[in-house]
Amino acid sequence: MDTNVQTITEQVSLIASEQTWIEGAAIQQLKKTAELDGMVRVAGMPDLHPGRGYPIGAAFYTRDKIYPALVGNDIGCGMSLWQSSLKVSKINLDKFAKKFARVEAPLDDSWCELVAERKKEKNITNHSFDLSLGTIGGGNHFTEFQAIDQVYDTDALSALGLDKKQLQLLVHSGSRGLGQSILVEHIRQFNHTGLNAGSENAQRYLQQHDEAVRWAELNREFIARRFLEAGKADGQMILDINHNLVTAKTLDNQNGYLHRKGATPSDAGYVVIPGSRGDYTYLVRPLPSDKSLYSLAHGAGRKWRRGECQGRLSHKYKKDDLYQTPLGSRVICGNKELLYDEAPQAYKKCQSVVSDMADAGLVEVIARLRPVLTFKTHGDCAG
DNA sequence: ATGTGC
Repeated sequence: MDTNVQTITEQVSLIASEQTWIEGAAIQQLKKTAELDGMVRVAGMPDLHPGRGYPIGAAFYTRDKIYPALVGNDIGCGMSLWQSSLKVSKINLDKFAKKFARVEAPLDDSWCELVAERKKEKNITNHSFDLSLGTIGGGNHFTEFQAIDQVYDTDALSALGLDKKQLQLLVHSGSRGLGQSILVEHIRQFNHTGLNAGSENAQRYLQQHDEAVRWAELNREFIARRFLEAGKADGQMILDINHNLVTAKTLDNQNGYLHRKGATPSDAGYVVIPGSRGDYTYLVRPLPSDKSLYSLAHGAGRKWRRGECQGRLSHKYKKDDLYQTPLGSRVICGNKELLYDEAPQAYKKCQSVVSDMADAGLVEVIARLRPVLTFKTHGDCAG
């Protein structure tokens, strides 16, 4: 018996302990998705929650079919961890928080040369969404400064070049309007029907998809660079991992396609599993395994649906109560909806999600990071 | 999720 690997049906498995709460609707979506033509196996992660038709926090393995709708609109969305040159001990939160007034506008002319150079290096030929490059976007996207709070594997931390004294920067964003435009065009032409692998249409989608993945990577890079510049710091990228994408993958000596929707690859080196803005982020070493379709949770996972959070929180918490967290961190969020929808209370405890995976033999925890400053948006009251 | 809907 595999610990924390639940068998829902012959095709569908769920990585979670019996104690981990997962919404029934998400399990139903998982089972429904397993019925798609060409679907071989489906694996839910411990952060599984309902999405629009398809669940979030899951990996889907197909043979002969590609489903753009399973990847969704935010193609290439992921997490990027940078180490800044700033010392945690030197940070004055009041002063520091004021430095990020101009990080939401399109990148100004001073970035023009570097943008052109990096786009060329990453073979990005699409220019329609240049104004969004270097911007976080909405929803659950964020930029967060963090401090390494606990170290469980000193050697691994050093091997990654991480120094406990330095302030870290975590960026969660994706391909913005570019990924959206690719999905919208696909749905217009084919609705939710899968594409035949190897067909001209599939090849065209994959080509657009791959460019959106590279665009999303570059977006996170420029978000990190502009936040570092605003904070008067340097920095270097430690890791970058995509959790919304489809890739070719050989399983059981057969070729197929692994779709990940809010599922972090476990076959691409070290990754971070971020908690909500009031919770810890975990740096882990994935142990690649077929039982989770080479995937992991991409975060703590929603407990409450978007839109229902304000109603559940507003009687108990005033807006001002949500600008700081029990871990001592600050939140910059000028948008009322996002303030409530992304509140820590709306998410599960990240520790439980990570221990579900650790007990399943899918990860080893390297370090724990605590939030220092979470940036969402200045919203209407910018400045 | 969305150079975001009425």
